[in-house]
Amino acid sequence: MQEERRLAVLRAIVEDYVSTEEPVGSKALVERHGLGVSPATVRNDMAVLEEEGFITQPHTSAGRVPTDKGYRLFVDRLTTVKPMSAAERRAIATFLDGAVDLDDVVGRSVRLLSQLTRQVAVVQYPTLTRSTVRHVELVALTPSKLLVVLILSTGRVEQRLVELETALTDDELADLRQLVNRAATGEIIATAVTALREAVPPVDGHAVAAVVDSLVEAMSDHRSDERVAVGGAANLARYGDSFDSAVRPLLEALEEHVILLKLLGEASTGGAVTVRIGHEGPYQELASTSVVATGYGPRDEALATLGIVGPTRMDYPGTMAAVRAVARYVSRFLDEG
Amino acid sequence: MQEERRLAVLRAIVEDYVSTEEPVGSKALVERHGLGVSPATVRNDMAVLEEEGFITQPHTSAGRVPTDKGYRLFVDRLTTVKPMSAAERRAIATFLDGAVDLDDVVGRSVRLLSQLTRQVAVVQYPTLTRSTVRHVELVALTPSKLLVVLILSTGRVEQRLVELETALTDDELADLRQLVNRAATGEIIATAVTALREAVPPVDGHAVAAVVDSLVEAMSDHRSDERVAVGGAANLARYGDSFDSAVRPLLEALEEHVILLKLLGEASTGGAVTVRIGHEGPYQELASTSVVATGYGPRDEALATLGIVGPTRMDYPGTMAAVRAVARYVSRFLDEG
DNA sequence: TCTTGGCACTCAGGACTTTCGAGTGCCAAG
DNA sequence: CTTGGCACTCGAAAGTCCTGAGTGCCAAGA
Repeated sequence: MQEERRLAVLRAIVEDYVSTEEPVGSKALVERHGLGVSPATVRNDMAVLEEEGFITQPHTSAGRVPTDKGYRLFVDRLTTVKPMSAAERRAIATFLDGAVDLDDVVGRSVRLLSQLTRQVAVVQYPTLTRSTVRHVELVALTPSKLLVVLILSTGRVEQRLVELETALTDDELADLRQLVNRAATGEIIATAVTALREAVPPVDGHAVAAVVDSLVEAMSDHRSDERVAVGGAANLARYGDSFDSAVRPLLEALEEHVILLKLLGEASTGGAVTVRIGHEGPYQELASTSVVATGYGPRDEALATLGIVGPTRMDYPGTMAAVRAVARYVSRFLDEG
Repeated sequence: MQEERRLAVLRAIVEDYVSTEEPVGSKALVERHGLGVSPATVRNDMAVLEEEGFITQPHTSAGRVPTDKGYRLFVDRLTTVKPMSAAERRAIATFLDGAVDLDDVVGRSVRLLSQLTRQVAVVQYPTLTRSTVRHVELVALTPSKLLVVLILSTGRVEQRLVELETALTDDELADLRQLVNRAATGEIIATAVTALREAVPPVDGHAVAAVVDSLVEAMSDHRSDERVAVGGAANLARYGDSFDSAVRPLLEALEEHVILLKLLGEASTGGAVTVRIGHEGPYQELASTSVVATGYGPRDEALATLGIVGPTRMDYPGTMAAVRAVARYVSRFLDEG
């Protein structure tokens, strides 16, 4: 009951902060959203939310601002992807219509996506060289240290060392080896990633999750020679404040396509739109940016990924909807071609 | 005599302002450059220079800053392109060495140029207009689906997909391939088009006609899809001040390749390095940016242009030297390839 | 005629202070 | 658990003062 309202407060804070770009206080909150309670009550809720780490205040006696953790909760539980309007769909369709070749499709997609979201859009070119997974080997160096070896059909081998929090028995190891191989062997990289993610429910801290993570990472490393298209960099001009801290590293990342691929790569699960918020990624410098991405490809095979990069303070529902919609249309387009 | 010193003063102002990024006053000027006269004398000269529109003061009682007209004079009369050092030359050579194809050459050039100048670099892909047809390849994807590949002497490749109304046998395909290549190979685009048209009488609906149509389209389309590569956008972060007024429009221009082509296009005279300063171009929004560009291509034919875009307050001699050097090396590289 | 030292004047920018008000935390009563 | 009241905090905006780099002009000197 109070719990529910507290979440409503968090949602309201996120929405307000995203639209106004200013810390939001208790009074403004009850006015702009019909919360039906007094500011004092909201303040109590805020205190709890801050205690739990979902919001923070830039300085004493200013409004509250969502933390990365707050955005995460918002994205995971407080929002459903709202469908695009019919007009928007038509716009997407006509925008992509008339594309003559693959380059053109990618080019149009990246422009479309950046215009819809008013963010920097990134579209990975569909993989043409489809190397497949030949075998995954797991070697226990010590009970809690695992060597993960990924062998690809091209003959290339990637290795990763994984530290486990809990030790694995030989039997468990064998099971895991079988599970992983069954999911990945014979698949092209992109689908292997999806299959792994699906086969292994992400349980935090569990050994299996750690292994899968390292595998996925090794796979996305392997794709480093793939190409990406970037568009909408002009939207960076809207960042306004926090220029040096946010825009500069982002501009650099945009030129380093390898980094972009990694950012997107984390998100290549099929179907759903993945969101990486702020510090959640491996790049310190991009702590104040989020990535919204999803896989795309004909017949729901995730051949490649597309998405946007923007400030953590962004309109997640709208952005996610746009990313999903574009991915769908591009996929359908590739299906027909 | 005094005229001469006045120009020396202008040169000193430009050099100081470029390096310090701050308005320069009479006292600092005589100290940093051995002008051999008193500040008062310099002030008199400055008054004249301001009268003539070469410099201006941001506000009363601050130092002077060069105007566009001042930069223009500086570039035209007060500077000679200083040669690159041997080390720099070697760096350029090794940087470009090992490029595998045209895309690679362009990609390396744009990175090289942006790193040398610490500005945003723009490299136009060699134009089709003057290039000749090296080879035409026809690949049957299905009996009625044909991939037409046009390979040009510049290394550029154009592809078109052709749907045939009537299927072709392998023999017919071989014949057609030979026919087309005999007509077009070695010819300049323009003559290749006519040769093809003559060699293949246009019979409506026939497969051969469809193939030729797509070839001709690929060849004559060149105007619309002249491509450019952009690099070093991260250098925009150094703009610091004047963010909204300068960076935003520039970011927008960088996405609009047509605009970039126009900017470069003005500069495609052979040999010399062309400089457009501030307002001199057609784009109001880019009034505080300059373009330094030159043509490049094998055997001094200007196949395309390359250059950089940066703030009017830039190191013109160094930048011009870098642009010229890169253009030379790329040209030589294309010559050998 | 050009150069130079002297001198009064200007004014942006930094340092400092004051004020204002949005917003908070806490408490006692409902 | 909610709410009104109240004292408190502190960043941002506005105001004030001051400094010093830099100027323009003038009269004397070369």
